[in-house]
Amino acid sequence: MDRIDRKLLNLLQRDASRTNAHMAEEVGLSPSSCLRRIRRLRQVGVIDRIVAILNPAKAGRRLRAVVTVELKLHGEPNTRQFLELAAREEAVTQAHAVTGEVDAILMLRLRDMEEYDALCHRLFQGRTNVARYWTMMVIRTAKDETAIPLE
Amino acid sequence: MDRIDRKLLNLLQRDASRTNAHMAEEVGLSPSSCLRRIRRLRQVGVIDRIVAILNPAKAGRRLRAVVTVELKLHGEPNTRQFLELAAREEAVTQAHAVTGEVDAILMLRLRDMEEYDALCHRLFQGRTNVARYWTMMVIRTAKDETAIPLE
DNA sequence: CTCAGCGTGCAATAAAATTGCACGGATGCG
DNA sequence: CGCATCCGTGCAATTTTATTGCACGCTGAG
Repeated sequence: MDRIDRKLLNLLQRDASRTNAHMAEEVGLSPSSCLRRIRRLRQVGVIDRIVAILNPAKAGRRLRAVVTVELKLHGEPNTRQFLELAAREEAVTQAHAVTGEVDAILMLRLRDMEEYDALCHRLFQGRTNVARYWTMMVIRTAKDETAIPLE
Repeated sequence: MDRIDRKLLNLLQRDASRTNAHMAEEVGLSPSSCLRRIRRLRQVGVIDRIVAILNPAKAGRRLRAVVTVELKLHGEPNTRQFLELAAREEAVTQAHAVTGEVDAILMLRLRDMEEYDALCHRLFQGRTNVARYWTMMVIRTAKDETAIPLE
């Protein structure tokens, strides 16, 4: 992992749709060397995958929310069980166990409030292990990066 | 946006590195038609961009955290100013203004606690507009999707 | 029923990725 | 200090893939 690798990864994290020849030029390498480096980065797993990022509004998911969750029964097996339940929900894009005043945190992508309501019923009400939960609806997003900063 | 478009988008959201011919086969279309559909989806902006997703551990960012922030001065211009400050930080991957008990929420990708410490000093201490903040370190991630579910 | 419009498949063409090969700098060893 | 080895590189040939022009068929409107 030298300077050229990091440069390549930064390019790929912003736009992986460019041609190999184009990226080779950006980093000052021949197309073949560039290709071999990228292949190696995928091989060793630094690059996990290449994906398309959709426009949420145009994909019909305008609403975004963060929910912190306090469980009734804490501890490993209970937390795990809740997270697995949450992870099965389409609208849940991220599910984490966390330190702090709550046990878990969920990131949601919602079509509308109706979907939010239905999700709350399934995950937080009824016979679930949830003691309390706090919802923060996203008003405005100033930054939203999939890229991981490199040294 | 018909059933084939959604199928294509779902494929692309998981793996955009496949060849066009391969995806055409998956959705039951000829390569040319498939290509024209994908091009159209990019054209109209449903597909925002194609990016590489790195393995955080192998990229040297093992630590992940969520920070909720309460500001001293609330209201639009103050919130905006804080978010812009936060957005300039490399380690901040997401910065949102939210409803609820706090004003903003940040998602962090950290190398180590030293970086966390330094970030807190810059964003939360000194002459900033932050009244209080709560950090939730991610212990375990059960789900982490970039994909947006389609109808 | 007829016609226009749109999306499709096929085949040809253009572009891009991939590979084999030889060179050159860096490293380790005598 | 010189020599051999190894790794990454660039070039050119080859293979694979994307792209385009064109004609067909389905669908809906008149």
